[in-house]
Amino acid sequence: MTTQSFPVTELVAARRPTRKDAARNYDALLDAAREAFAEHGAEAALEDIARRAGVGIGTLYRNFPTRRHLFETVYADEVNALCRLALEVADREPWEALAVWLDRFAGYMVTKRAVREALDGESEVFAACRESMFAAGGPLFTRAQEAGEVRPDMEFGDLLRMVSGIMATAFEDDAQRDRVLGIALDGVRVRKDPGA
Amino acid sequence: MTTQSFPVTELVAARRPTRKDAARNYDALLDAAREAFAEHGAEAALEDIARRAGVGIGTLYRNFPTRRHLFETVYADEVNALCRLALEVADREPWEALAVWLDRFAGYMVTKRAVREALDGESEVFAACRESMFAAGGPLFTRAQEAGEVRPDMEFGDLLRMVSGIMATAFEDDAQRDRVLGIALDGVRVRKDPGA
DNA sequence: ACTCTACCGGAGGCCCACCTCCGCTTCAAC
DNA sequence: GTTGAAGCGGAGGTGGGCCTCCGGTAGAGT
Repeated sequence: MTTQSFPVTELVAARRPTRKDAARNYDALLDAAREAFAEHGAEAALEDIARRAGVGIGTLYRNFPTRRHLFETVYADEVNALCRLALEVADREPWEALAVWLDRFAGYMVTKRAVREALDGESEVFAACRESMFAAGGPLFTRAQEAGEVRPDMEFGDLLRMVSGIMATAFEDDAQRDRVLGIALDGVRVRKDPGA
Repeated sequence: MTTQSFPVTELVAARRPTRKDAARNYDALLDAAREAFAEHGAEAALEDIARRAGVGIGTLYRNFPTRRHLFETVYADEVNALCRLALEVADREPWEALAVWLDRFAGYMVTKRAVREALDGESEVFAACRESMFAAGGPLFTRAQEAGEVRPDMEFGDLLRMVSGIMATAFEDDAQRDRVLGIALDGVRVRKDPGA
């Protein structure tokens, strides 16, 4: 199970160059893009990203011919990390495993909102990411549901959208964000009889 | 109470021109802007908005010197409608009144997301809108909370952000959106003892 | 009907981000 | 060390949205 692979796996890093300087630039660009997208949203200027990465604009375009390529690569990278996490938490208690995974999922969503939005729907990489996310997190959800911890009239997709919606919103502070997320998750859990 | 006024009231419509043709253009621009923002987000081209409204770009700039003016006016308009609704539902059952109001609130948020985002924080009109929203919806919330329908460890601001976050997300269909919103609101309500 | 004033429209200049292109540089294989 | 292929970078052309400005037009008061 530790060697399970997800649809995203092959799509990402496939084009990372092999020459040393080129690989370094590629990584620097990806980091700069992640940062810029988190900061300025999807309209971050590509020239600024190149500048942050300390490379010329030409190098950016060679690695990522279009803005979309950059989005997709940044996004797929994150999804990959989420998939790995899902495997790591698989042996914990049903609800706890799901909660830990969701927590990390929520964290990613904060900064990735812009990228997600820009990709929405029209990208096959995005579709693969979606698939991977379901392959990775779905089992955690199903297990929690079968253990009677999650209300039966809910689907995994519902949960992901609920969490990402809440995380995408601007809150006064992290405490409020956590509070709201917690309240919403209370709606997700099965209501145990107080007497039990 | 029916004549209660909210902070937004004076800000909006204050600059609507009096001459007949000018007023017509003003309204057409506002409608076009609402539509364009809902469709293309905050970066909708101003020239396109003018075109939709059937007026010249000069007319747009005369009425709304900056993009921000347009945002603010469109947004304040919606908030106004929400304030009016709050007064109308005030005599229903506590939870029902809140739920009806939230439902409308949610509807507005779907299309107003982009505008909200663009204004966030840095605008005094936005602050006034916020204030009005609290003045209008807050009492509904407090009443439901005092009636024991809403969990006590929650604030009105938490609820607004929760709902707007969920509504801002893209769902597969309206049914899924409603389902998720319903689940989240289940977390908001007090858990009644099953025996009661 | 007449005037005068407020308002209209869009041509055109400005600016900024996008993207291409090519002479120079660096890597790595031999 | 040599060499050629892969990679680098940024100058500059292009496109499109932003906003100003002013000659023409249409409402409102008399």
